[in-house]
Amino acid sequence: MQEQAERYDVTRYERPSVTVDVVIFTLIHQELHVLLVQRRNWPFEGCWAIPGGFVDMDESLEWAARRELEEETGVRDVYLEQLYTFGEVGRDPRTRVISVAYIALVRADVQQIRVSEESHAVRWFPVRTLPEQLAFDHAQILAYAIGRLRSKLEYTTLAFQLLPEQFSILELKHIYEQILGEKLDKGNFYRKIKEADLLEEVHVVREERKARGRPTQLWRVRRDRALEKQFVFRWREDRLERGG
Amino acid sequence: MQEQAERYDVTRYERPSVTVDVVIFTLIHQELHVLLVQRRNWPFEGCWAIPGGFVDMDESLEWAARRELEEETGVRDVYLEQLYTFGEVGRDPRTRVISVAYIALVRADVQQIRVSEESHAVRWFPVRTLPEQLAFDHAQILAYAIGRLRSKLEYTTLAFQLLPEQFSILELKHIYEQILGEKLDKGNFYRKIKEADLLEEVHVVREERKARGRPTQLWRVRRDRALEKQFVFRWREDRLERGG
DNA sequence: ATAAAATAGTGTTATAAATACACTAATAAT
DNA sequence: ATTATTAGTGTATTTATAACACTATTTTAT
Repeated sequence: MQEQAERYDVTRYERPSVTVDVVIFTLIHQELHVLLVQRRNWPFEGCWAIPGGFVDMDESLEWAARRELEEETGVRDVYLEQLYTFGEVGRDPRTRVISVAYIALVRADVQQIRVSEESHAVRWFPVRTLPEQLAFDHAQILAYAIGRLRSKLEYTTLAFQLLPEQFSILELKHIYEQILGEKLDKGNFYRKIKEADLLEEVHVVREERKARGRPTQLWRVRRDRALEKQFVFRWREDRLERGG
Repeated sequence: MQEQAERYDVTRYERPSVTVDVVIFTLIHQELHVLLVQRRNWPFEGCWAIPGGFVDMDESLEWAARRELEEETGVRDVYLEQLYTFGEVGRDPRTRVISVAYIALVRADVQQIRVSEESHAVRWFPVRTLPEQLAFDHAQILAYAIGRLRSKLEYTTLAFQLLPEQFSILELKHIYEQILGEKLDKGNFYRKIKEADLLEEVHVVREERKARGRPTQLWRVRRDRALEKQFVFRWREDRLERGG
């Protein structure tokens, strides 16, 4: 690659711009949502778009993504992974733009912290009911992000990143059922999650009480293991997308 | 992302350069090789590097990758997939360079067509015995590419892209062993591949005869199934890398 | 004709993982 | 005491993977 750098005078040639786009997911009422911003200028004025911005000369791609994320949500220290780089020629009518897309997962209990801090419109959309038209090629990016998320949920601890700091095993099971679209066996799920040994007990009981029943046992992710260890929920199913 | 484009005068700000790097794999003597080019200038003069070059304003990323590939090997119409985008600030000492890395798989029977066409040194290296020092962060890119290839091998038909048009089951098994780095059971492999039902028999016998033994049964990939159907070779193993 | 070499498989068992479902236990409100 | 609720455990069945012994076919060399 850099092989050719000597032949070019970097300042003389017109070159593509680089942006990062961050597809920010969270759970609201146990349902997967994504953050979109509404455009106020040409092109795609009024359309909803994935938040993003130009990469500065002195920041890495991931740093740029974290900066964007914090600008939009005020949230730091979240799960972030690179999704794909979109570089078709005509994707932005103004100029040649290459976008490095990232996925961010924001915890259910912190997702409401800011959102919509500046003057422009920012909203969480359920992934089931997205706006019918998105700006640029953002519908494609979003579809790709959702596919990646869905497939990775099955063989990583990604789902934990979406849950609040403290949660019960049955809540975790509920997330899996939501995303996989099928009922799971309670006993087997307990065993699976215990065997993985990724959680630690929280001894404080949840304050909001139900009418009856044994109190909910809360757990939190063990910091030392959550990211390095895999939680493979299912081997069996076909998975066509595979985070290629 | 493009949200901020209006605020910037694109010509006035210094911005990162974008290159594509193409990690080109092939099989030579049943062993996985990768194509590297030797640098003739500072920095990393004399070091081997992954071939690549700048993205032109009027070509997509994939097109740029295909162009690089053809320049280096003379080969077209090969399997190509985006690997990852590397964008750390200091990775090129000359200027800020963001590299979109691709993986290309070149069939064993066409890989020798050109290579080393221009004056500069180009060589296939076995992935087991790579140069000890590569230019830039190319060792990291290469390691990532090999990891991706290895993990995708287990749940896709990718390996078939490396084989010649016609091949025997044992040759296919050999590829799997090469890339996975372990011996596989012959009987189980036969069963697995037959069960997948992705191959069709080739009735022409291979012309070059061995000293002894039953003639090699050749197969080819069934066009109607190869890409759509998955060939899941193994479920069980831990796979840390997982394609992005 | 027979032996050796190579490919192309099949059969069988052992181990491990996933699944289904019955069952026990604890706790708090009623 | 009863009941609803969470939180598990026990166990048998099914399925997948792995290990390895075994048979069969076709060719060349002797």
